Amino acid sequence: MNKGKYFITTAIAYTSGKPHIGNTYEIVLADAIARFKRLNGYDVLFQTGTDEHGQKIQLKAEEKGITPQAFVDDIAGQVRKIWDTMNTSYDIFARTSDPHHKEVVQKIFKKLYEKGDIYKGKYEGWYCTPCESFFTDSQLVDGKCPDCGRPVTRASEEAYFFKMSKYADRLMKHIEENPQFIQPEARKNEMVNNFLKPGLQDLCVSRTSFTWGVPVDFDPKHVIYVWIDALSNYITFPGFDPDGNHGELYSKYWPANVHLIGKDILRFHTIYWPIILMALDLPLPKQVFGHPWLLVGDGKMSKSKGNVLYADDLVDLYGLDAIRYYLLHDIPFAADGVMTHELIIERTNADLANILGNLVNRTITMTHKYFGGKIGVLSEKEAIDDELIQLALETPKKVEAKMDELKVADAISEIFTLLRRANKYIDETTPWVLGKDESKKARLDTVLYNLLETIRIAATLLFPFMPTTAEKIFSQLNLKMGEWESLEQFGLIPEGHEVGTAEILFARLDAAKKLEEVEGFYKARQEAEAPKKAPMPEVPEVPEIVIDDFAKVQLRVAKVVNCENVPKSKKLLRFDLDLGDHKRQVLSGIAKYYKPEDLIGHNVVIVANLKPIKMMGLESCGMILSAKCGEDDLRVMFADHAEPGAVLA
RNA sequence: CGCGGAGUGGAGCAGCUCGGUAGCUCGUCGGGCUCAUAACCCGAAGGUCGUAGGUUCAAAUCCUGCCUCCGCAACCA
Repeated sequence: MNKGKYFITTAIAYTSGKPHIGNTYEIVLADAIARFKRLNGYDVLFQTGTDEHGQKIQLKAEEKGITPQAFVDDIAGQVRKIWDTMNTSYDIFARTSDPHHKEVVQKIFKKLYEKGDIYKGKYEGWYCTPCESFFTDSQLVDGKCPDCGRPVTRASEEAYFFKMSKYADRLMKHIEENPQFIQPEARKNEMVNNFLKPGLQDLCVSRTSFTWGVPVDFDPKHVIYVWIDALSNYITFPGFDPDGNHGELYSKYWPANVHLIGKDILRFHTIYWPIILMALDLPLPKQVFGHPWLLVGDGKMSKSKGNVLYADDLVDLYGLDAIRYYLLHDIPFAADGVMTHELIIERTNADLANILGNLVNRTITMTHKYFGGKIGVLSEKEAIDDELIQLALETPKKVEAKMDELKVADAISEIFTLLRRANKYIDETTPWVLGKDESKKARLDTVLYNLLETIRIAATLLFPFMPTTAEKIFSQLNLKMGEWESLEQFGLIPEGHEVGTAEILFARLDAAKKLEEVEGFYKARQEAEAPKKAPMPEVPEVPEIVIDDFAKVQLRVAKVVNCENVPKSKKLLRFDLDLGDHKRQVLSGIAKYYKPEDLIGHNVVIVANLKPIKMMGLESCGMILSAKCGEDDLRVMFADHAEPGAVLA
């Protein structure tokens, strides 16, 4: 059965580093939806990829001393590897550094320019010459450069702008007439009230401050900024062509049914992107779904040092489908979810081992025990069977309804409700009692048959969420998984069918032991990485100086009279220092390495004649010297044997 | 007042849009059963729904103030 086409995309991952579990959540969510739609009879196109341009990447590549392309090749490879580890079934992996993508983006840009929707203008702001950076009023610190503290000048720079306001009314109308366009609903008002109603400003769509991007072909000094470059991936990769010679996939699948994105980039997908599409005279995506975030590590759980959770590590620790299950089932529809090792263990045990695994195991085992593995047919039906059969037949519809709303967690819950019902059915029918009575054989046969059929239906429904597990169950049933239609019938297993061998699907975890293992895992990880970091970070060569240069820096000893954390800051400590002849306040970003009480009473060395600067609203007059002893190791230079106020020379 | 989210039995959540017996999973306790991965099934205890007010016949649900926690941003001299 073909219900038509279904095009789903994820946001493309920014290639500035290895994606953590939060980034990975999105692709798994999209995969579950894509797989479900395929099962449900749709012709699915599933696209994901990486956003590879920008200043940040250019800088990171420079730091590593490699080309930006080499840098993004590496990260994109890592992203793809994790997507594959998670067993995600994407059809297109879109990389924005792809030459064809760039070419089309250039064409799009040019087309919009020729149409007059993009115009060349001036970007005005405060410019700091040494830093070569523009700042807005709000970014300035005391009217000075937030980076170096030097005065800034009013300056302007050429840039291209997109006339957003031209399409604002049309977009507003579209949003109002299509309530499903922005999901979940609560986000819609956020967008309308915060951005559309106050009036859209023209969007700056080019940059001249970096070069790693798609150049404007008719004005190569400019690079096309992320909006048009990255967002366009949704159409360039399927084969959109501004000249009208669209590729087959584009013609068939656009507009997308769903853009699945993090709620943080909703604005770009519900305002900028639709407007770009309007300017191109293209149909808009049917829905933009801003999923919640996955929060990791409230101190409780990741006391095991490693705060950042990576999907591949978690898969190593718990197995692929346990992690997929957790991500898909335990993250609420509209609110942010939490992931902890304790919770993963709990879910794995309670749902996967107990409810699902044990049901399959006991059913298959009984089939072997009582019938040598060969099952008959429904020969002796009883009223009690109906409830189970009815639920088994209703569940696919319930799952489908939930999935249509993208309520993946609820869809999974429906399947587990069926599995629970099956466990209860075993208790109600007591097969082990029937097994003792030769005259009850036919009834026992029916009971087991009903169970196997229920498992068949449940396993088919589980496939989109836990593909590997579903396959394992089918292998134990010794059946081939059917299509959606196979869920509409109860009684498909043929008479005399022989089931496969029972195997444990999910072993029960001993929570205490597992947590110990987890801790060990991260410890080993740390130790393995330690030697790599052991050699000090390379010391950059600096030009020789004369003593007069050194004399410009006044170093003095200061006593820490008081020290406290700066509220709301993770890194800053605030110091009251006594220099003998006066007192002063200094801020230092060493909260990660020292607690205030470790420092109070000690003498430290400071750069005394450093120009004061404000941080977090507090003034800092000077800089405390410390030695960087490695990536994550920093030690303050104590001078406890010297007098406060003494000058170093 | 930088932006945003959340406070519901021991834990994790649902319910709040459209006010009217507070629901689910886990855990705990008691019972049942033994096919199965100490699993499965039944039952029970446990909640002034953060707090102070307001609207109302009636508020977890609407309004206002406050408190607490969290994410983003910023900060790293």
